[in-house]
Amino acid sequence: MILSVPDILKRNQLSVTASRKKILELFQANGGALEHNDIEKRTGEKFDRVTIYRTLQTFVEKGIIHTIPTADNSVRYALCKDECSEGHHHDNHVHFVCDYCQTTFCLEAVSVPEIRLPKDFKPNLIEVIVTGKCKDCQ
Amino acid sequence: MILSVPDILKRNQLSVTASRKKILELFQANGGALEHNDIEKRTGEKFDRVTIYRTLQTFVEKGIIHTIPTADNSVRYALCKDECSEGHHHDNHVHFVCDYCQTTFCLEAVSVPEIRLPKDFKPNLIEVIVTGKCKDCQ
DNA sequence: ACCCTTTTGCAACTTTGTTGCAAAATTTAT
DNA sequence: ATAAATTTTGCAACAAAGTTGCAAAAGGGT
Repeated sequence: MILSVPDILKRNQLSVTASRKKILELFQANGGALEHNDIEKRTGEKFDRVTIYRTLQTFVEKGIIHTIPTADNSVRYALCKDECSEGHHHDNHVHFVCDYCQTTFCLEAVSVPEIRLPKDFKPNLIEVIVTGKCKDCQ
Repeated sequence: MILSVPDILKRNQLSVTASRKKILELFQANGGALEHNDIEKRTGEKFDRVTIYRTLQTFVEKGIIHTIPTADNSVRYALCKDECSEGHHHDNHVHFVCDYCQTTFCLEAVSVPEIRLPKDFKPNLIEVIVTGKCKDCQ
């Protein structure tokens, strides 16, 4: 079952506004990960920088998107799967960042392996980031 | 065989200066990861911000330290093991970030598992970041 | 249509990171 | 040990990224 953009917003008790619709559509259309700057450009600078920051924050809090760790200092976001809910993210797939085109892919098909930690470290979330050459840059 | 701080610098064709010595000693004393801000504070604001940025860059280029990916936007650095050399990092251990005290640990004993990617993705570097509760925050 | 609540945009500010250049420190050669 | 050559530092100025308070505008419920 696929939800429309306004439905996703309503389901999360968020008012349906032009900026939220547009940003959410961007994520759906893109598939991969986006950073603040991408969003600013792809919305045609129609929305204030601050609005975009606040929208992204809100989406993260509601479990609609999640941040992706990167080796450079950029902050990337991607859509969560349905299991994510307010205050709780469960994205146990691998992220791939292309060294050539910088695109970030959420490899949903590749799941994060078991990691055996020293016994006094209690894991909460495990993130795997693979960098290399993506399918489009061969 | 353990090298002294000046020896590490000389071995990498770097002049031995007060800031480089101090920053390298900080990493050795700390064991874990540090961010720019930590270093600025722990050196007693004795060195210019710019000098610290440039020193960190230089150390990364020389393979003395490496950056650690994080989900928030912070940039963390940690000492490389001996195998790292100029322009080439080989840190295939797992990084652990404590949700409570924010400390980053390089878990040298835990190595990064094999990851099977879709066949049109060619991996270069694999990073694993585990967040949770560390040994000191039980 | 109205009222109440939420969201937006602006302005101002903080933090983080970068660049050019002259002064100071380090290294090399004498 | 000293002087010349090279590297590194600190300053100033700037650029980019992110935050906060507040009034105006838009959204939701009646």
